[in-house]
Amino acid sequence: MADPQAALAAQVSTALVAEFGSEYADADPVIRPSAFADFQSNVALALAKQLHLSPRDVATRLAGHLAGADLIAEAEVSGPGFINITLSSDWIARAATAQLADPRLGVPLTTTPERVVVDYSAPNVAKEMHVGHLRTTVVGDALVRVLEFAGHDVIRANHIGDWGTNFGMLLEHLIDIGEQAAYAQLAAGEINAFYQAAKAKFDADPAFADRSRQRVVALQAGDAETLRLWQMLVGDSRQYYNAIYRKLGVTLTDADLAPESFYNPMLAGVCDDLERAGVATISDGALCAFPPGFTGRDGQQLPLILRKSDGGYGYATTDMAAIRYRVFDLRADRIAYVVGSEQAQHFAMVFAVARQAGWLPDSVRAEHVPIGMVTGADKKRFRSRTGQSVKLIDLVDEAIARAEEVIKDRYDEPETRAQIAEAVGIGALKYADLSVARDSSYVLDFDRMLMLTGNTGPYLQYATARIRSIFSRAGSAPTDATGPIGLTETAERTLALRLSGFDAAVSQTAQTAEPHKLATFLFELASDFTAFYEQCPVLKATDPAVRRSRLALAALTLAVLSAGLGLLGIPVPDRM
RNA sequence: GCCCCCAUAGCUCAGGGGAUAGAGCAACGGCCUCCGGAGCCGUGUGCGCAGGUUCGAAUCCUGCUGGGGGCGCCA
Repeated sequence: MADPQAALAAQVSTALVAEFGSEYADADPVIRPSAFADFQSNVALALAKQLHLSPRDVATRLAGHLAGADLIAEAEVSGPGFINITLSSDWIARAATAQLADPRLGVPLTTTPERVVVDYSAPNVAKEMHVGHLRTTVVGDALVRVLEFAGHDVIRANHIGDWGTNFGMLLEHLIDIGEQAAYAQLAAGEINAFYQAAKAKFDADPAFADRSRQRVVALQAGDAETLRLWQMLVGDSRQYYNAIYRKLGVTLTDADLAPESFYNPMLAGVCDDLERAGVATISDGALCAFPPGFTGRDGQQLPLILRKSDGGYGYATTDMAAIRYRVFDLRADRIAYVVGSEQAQHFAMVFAVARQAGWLPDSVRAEHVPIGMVTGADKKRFRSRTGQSVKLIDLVDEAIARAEEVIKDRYDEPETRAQIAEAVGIGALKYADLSVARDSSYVLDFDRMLMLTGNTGPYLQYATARIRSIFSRAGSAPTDATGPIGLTETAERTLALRLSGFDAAVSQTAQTAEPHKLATFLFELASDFTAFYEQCPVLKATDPAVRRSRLALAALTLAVLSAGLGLLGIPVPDRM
């Protein structure tokens, strides 16, 4: 077992059973990192009362069993009943050597693989991708990478907005200005202008609005010419956001599209089935479900509107269709919606109605992974100086341009410089997003995210570049370093112990859908490496065994950092 | 009016019911003829307020204050 925390938990459980009986086999051993040792177990404090013993007595009896284990050097009772545990350095060294030899770097495939649908990004056709799409895209993409690496069967679902009443006005506008002109405008990235012109006409011109509504009917009826124009609009948008995904290094492709239009044929059936099951009823002419526990203004029950009084369908219906499809057709064990936190209530209602309808069995875990807002320095929604929402592509380009500014003195060759600037800029932008808890809003600050010290993407990228530099000086490849790793200096031991936590960091991130846990681990790893690098000469070590060991530690650090950054979707340039 | 989220150091943020609440940045003071100074070491300041549960609360519960978001036919 490579993960020391899990190994310790097993040891303490064994001790509990040996000392107090098999009924304690499933008790949480309460292993925590400790400021006083490598780890501590607080289990004695938790169980003392039910054992009718003092916490210190419980701790002392457990410590007696722990002392013999090969991974434990010392188990000491301290304070009111903490068991402070120091691991055997030999054990850590062996674990590190094995981790380096393991292609999976000590992260075993999960023993309980699940089919996980991750719903993220979700841009709208013929609408600009803006700052608001950044976090769902970046967080969702990190999650799918982590879940796949952990051994789950992941289905990416990009729930793009390609259907609905808006398309009436968009298509009419497209016809008005002509296909060529529309195509040229959209290809030039002037999507906002196109959308706003359509909206302006819709609001100002009743005849246009009328034609738009008829166009919606024609679209839903499958009119061939209308569909052809609609497909052109959709195709243009796909190209547009695929280009952004490529630039950002996001893994979404056309194969992952799960557009609203896909669910359209299911919507009538969804409504019928929910009505027949008694989950939905007609209210004010609309078909609504009223899940218990949701009230709005006037204390009235909040409706989930499934079919509008005009017969049309809204996004709630699509979400109901999607959940049923994902549970019964895709056979999902877990569905994660990486969507803005402002939709928390909507998803709570969708899940509640799905449960009422029997579409969401207890065996399936549906979760809203809430994404907080990106704000400016004023803590308000991030906007341009003119108050417009900022185009995502502009944000990406600015990050790259600023990164180039930061690194420009280091590279003369323009192409190399541009490549590194792109990796650094995008890495900085994505890492800034991934390193804070995803449900809290955060302040987007280019200067801060591009700093080369501190908890930033560039700092982590730099750490990998510096390790590579050691090997290029040594004239060997990191993959040639095999150890064995031996630990004598404190900094070596600290680094190796940190490295052994990679497994736990990955599995926690997969479990909680919180990429910042992995980001925090990588930052701490890079910091530990820096301390090691400072205190323990690698190439200048006189003892060949020490040099081999330190090279192996450096190689393992490089491998874990690169893999970890890769799981977050952060590019890792060879040089910086 | 009802519901949800948030409030931790000057700033940006971590913190799995456990001991003296951490990190980065900024500030100040030191170190290093050293594998990449994009460095290392040190110093100071803090859990919005009031109760409660618990052996033990930043963490769980209640109330209050302040901020953000949501609340019938947009998504």
